[in-house]
Amino acid sequence: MTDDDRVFKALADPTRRHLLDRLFVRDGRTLTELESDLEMTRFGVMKHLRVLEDAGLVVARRSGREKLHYLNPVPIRLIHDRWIDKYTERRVSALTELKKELEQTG
Amino acid sequence: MTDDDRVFKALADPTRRHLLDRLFVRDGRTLTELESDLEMTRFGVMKHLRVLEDAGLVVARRSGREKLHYLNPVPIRLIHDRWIDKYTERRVSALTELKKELEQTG
DNA sequence: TTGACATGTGACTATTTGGTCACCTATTCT
DNA sequence: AGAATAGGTGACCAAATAGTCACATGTCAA
Repeated sequence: MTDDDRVFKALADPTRRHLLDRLFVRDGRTLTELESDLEMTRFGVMKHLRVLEDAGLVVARRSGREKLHYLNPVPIRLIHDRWIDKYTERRVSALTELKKELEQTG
Repeated sequence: MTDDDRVFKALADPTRRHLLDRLFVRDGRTLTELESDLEMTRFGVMKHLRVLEDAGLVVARRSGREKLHYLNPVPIRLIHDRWIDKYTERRVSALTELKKELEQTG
């Protein structure tokens, strides 16, 4: 399994994306805290976090008996750069900004 | 199945990413042209292209008996914006640029 | 040191997904 | 018209994945 394969497979699951969403709002969370939000066994959540770690999307640091999880945005940026070059970036970025504004206004 | 689910599932397969890579270099390609590169039945490729279309990552236009495929970067940018805000973008972008330079030099 | 809490592990099952088959339709060119 | 070419379809099989279980380890705090 290649590195990028791990990243994309990790992102393919909605639970894992939800975990990233929560870490995006605020990271440094523990397993138990992340679990509280989900309709799933703690072990289920652990397996998902493990996948995210293996992909490098989440980095973790132990602190005593707790394990703190942090979001790592680098692999996400690499996905972006793989299919969006600098020239199209301006155009596309403007487009998505417009989309967001319209969604807020409407 | 939600929109974003379709996008991430579509990206989860290496063959489909390879198709996007080829369309990134030059798009407007036909099914047959895209097939030539792959160790797979034409129908296998068709199924993959179908998944990419359903996800909005590829848009297609018929021209006579040919179907031309184009890369749509918008969903990719939305992935980026989901987990990278404007403030971290500068930092992360600088980091990945450095990474690429180092890989070229070394 | 003892109880409570946070995290870690191997084996099993149901479902999803990637790939192939044989066969069909539509367009082009002579 | 008719041969060649580009694309499209439903049913099937093998492999990968999400989720659960019961049980084990390490750390804190009284």
